[in-house]
Amino acid sequence: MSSGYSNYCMAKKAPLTDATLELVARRFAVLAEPMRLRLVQALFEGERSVNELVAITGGTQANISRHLQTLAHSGMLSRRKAGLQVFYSVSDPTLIKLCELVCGSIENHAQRQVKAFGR
Amino acid sequence: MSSGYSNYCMAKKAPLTDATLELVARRFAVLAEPMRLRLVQALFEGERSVNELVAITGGTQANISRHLQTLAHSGMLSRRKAGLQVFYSVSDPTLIKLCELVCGSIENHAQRQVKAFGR
DNA sequence: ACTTTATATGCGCATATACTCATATACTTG
DNA sequence: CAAGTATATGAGTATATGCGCATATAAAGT
Repeated sequence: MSSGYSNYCMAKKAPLTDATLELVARRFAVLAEPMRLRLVQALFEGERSVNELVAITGGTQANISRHLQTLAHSGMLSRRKAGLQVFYSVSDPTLIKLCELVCGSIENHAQRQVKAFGR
Repeated sequence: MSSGYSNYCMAKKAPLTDATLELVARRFAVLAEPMRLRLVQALFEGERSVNELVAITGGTQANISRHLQTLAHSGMLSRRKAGLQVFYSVSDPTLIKLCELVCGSIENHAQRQVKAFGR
């Protein structure tokens, strides 16, 4: 039981180097902001321009632009310039699964809390 | 093409509420620290006491204890007290998949950068 | 009861980063 | 070239948080 899990990268024999852990942490940090999640959520429906995203999210233009930079820089979004406008779209296919997993995990945690409360 | 993805929770018709986005963000934030990832990685091999984790990670006792609190509070780890010692173990089965996904995503991103550099 | 051992926590500091405001840059049109 | 529009960015501020130090709490042994 204590021999643990079989796994591709995190639980392999060789532990991840400091630099790799830093990269993984940074990637998680990108998704650790509600506004960026809101943007990602909006972009799951398809490509959007910055102004559209400003309208959808209700954020300021400067702030949205910065968040989009962060997301694009991390490789999660791709950028397409067309005239005056810049269109962003989801480029990382794992993004959805990631969000699904976390959502499910949260539900699970919440339900366990409810159960623990009930008895 | 722009009709987008089919999905359980993030890309559903109804957008997530602010409170839910906050929860998801917080969950990602828990994994956004290298030291916490190191702890999780160590715990993938099985249950460990705080002192063992201090030895494995090379961190200070106070710092490790705090990080373990954070991880346990979020529901990712579970806590078992036995005499003087406290044993932590991974309680969230999605943790590994989450880390796998991100690792794969990073590799992918890195490879794309290499390719873009090559031409 | 006192000491030792294992873990948790209050406090202060340093740093990171999200946000706003103003302005710069890039592109289009008259 | 001037004006207008869409996006990006520099500066300043406020908040959050990771870390170290010291200490508190809890459990076990003498």
